[in-house]
Amino acid sequence: MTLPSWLQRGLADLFPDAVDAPHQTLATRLAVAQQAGRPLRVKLGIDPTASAIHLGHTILYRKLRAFQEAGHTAVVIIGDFTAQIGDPTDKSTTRPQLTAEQVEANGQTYLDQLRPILDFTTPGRLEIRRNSEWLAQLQLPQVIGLLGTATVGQMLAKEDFANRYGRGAPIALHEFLYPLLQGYDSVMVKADVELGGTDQKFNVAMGRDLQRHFGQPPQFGLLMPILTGIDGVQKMSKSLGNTIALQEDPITIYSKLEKVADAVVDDYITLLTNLDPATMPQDPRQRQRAMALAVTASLHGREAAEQAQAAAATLVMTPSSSTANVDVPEVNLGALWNWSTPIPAYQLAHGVFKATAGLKSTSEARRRIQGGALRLDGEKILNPQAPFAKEELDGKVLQLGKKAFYRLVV
RNA sequence: GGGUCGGUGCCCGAGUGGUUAAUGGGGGCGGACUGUAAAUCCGCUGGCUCUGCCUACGUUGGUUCAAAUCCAACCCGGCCCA
Repeated sequence: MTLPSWLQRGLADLFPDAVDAPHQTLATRLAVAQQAGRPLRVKLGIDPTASAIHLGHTILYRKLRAFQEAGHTAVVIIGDFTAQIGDPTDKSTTRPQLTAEQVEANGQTYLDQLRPILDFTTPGRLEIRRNSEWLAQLQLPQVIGLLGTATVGQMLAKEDFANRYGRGAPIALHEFLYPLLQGYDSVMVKADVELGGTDQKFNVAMGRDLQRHFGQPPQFGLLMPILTGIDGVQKMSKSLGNTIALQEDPITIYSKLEKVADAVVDDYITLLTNLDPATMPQDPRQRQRAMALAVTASLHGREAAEQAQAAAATLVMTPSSSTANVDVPEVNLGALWNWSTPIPAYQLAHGVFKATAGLKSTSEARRRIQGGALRLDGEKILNPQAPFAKEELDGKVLQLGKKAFYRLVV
């Protein structure tokens, strides 16, 4: 028995997958479920400590969607309970304790962003649960029971723990509880399959152990690769600043994708689109553009993606030509200042780009301008103090570096 | 709890009383170049109402004209012992 191609696409790992025990394979479980007319329950946990989803996360949601399309039930678990405990591991970067309200808000924002990816409407295809439902009820004897199912040796076999232990970094005791609680989630939702990144192997395996412990058929672990960030080197992660977030506008998304390192273009095609790599252009530049277009389209639709591609080409390739009919996001200057006096260039750049392009301070704005990063309708502005009145800015495109553009509107 | 070593900017890591906003490397960002890539070269990399002012070397207080550097207490971590 073989697995359908939609399921195999991009897979990093699937376990158990014993060739000598065919009755224990996912293909068998799929077949049995189909015969019984029962959809599989496919679990995916999300951590609501932050609210922005980036492309790396979407790999898992896309796979989850594929299961939905095949008629199975997606069980999305919002880890609201675990998020509130917080992770005190890295004391230097004291992570603020999240309140129940913040966690709930994050979870909600998360779900909103998932709307274009998951099927929220077909009955029986999506189940959203919060793990506080059952974790908040646990009594100490039950917790001790959970702890009793694993050993310190097992925990120290986990790569992350092993590394930290090995180099003398602190490991808080309750961190050992996280894999157990995540595994317990699998028990509570009776998962047939758990999706996760390859870094989740240990936790997913723990779920199998616990399900067996509680007399359930153990889930299958289906692991997807961790997406490499746009730098082409490290994993995509907000803290590394190499992400593309779903909330970004189409031009920004397209521009970033178009600049992604060559080494990862094929990974992006496999993991973020449904295209057949064999049919894509062979020329590296064309292949990259085709990938960027397809991924942007998957998030914002074909039309918006094509507009973004055209806009990016005009803005970057012919920076001083007319920008009049290029479609870029607008920013309303009237909302930022009252314009009783002209605004110096550094204030202008800071005000326009602080939210989106990471211009964190006016000092940084000054530096970037002095470094030649700021253009107005293609003209470099090098003097941070250069004053601008709103009349002379109306309708022009302000550009910072090669990835951030706004049309100024009064 | 005892002993011991340690806590510096995004990260690593110099610096043991005075040109120290703090050497160097990594990472990041920008410019040139290019395929909007890579490689290479150059610049930037605490904040502000910026020829100046403010805040910074675990925390608080102290010594001193002057402290990341000396003293005290406290907080946090590694290792050894319990």
